[in-house]
Amino acid sequence: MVRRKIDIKLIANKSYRHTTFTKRRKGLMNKTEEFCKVSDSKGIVISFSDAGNCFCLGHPDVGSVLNNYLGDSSSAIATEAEKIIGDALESGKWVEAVKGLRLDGLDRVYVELENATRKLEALAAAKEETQSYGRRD
Amino acid sequence: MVRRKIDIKLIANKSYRHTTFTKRRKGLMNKTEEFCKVSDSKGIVISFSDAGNCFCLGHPDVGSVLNNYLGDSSSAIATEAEKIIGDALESGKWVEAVKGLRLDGLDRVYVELENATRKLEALAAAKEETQSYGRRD
DNA sequence: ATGGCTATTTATAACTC
DNA sequence: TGAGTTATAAATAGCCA
Repeated sequence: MVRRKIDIKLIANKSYRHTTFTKRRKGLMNKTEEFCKVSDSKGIVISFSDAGNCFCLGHPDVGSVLNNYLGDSSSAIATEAEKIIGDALESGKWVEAVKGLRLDGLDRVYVELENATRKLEALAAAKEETQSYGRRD
Repeated sequence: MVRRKIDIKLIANKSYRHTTFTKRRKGLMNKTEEFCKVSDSKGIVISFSDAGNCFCLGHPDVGSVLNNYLGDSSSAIATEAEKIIGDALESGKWVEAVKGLRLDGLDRVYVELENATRKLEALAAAKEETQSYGRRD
């Protein structure tokens, strides 16, 4: 964009690419902060370099904005989840239903919870058989 | 920044502020996309207007980058959660431990799961007493 | 509210050390 | 490598239709 205009395409030279990444990243972060300040808005930028390094900036801060964003989904999830869990405690299939919710990123957590559920059920079944399952505290 | 430089502070006039919000937002989104393309990186911008409207852009797309970001935490959470859940199935206090993990945004989900756990425990306790709790399928 | 239109300010590609 | 310089391109504040 300056001494000479460049095409907006992958910069082949790796070291030049990294320089550009660093420079433009700074510019983007500054611009984001300015943008938020002048317009009384909230915002975040998250960037992963080609090497997978993560850089981020948020106004007023990353966590609150991200929670805001996730919150829209989370509160919906929470509402749905409550219903699903309530229903599913009888039907026994809440995990599958919950996994159909919006935030794919939570799947790994749900997988763990599914495992946990199975273990709980297994324990409950074992308890039912043996009557020897003690209290947890 | 142009016909006249402006201070980077809240623009008092509401309609001018909104105009600036719209213009700068477009600029930020474009710049983000260019930035990602030239540097072979992944990125997202999420913006909430003063009115709370949400605008976002991601390269290659919002979901994958956000999952990437959450994934770093999620996979750590998954690993920790597996251990915690494994241990806690005996100790019975996994929810508290899980809630200490990094992603505050997930708290609402955990709250639901905590509720679910309580219900499961209540049901298990009831079953223990009555022996009448049937299988779930 | 939009959608241009400049006059300027910013951002930055190429360069240098 | 990074850090700084500078000539240009891009973004945009203030206007106007």
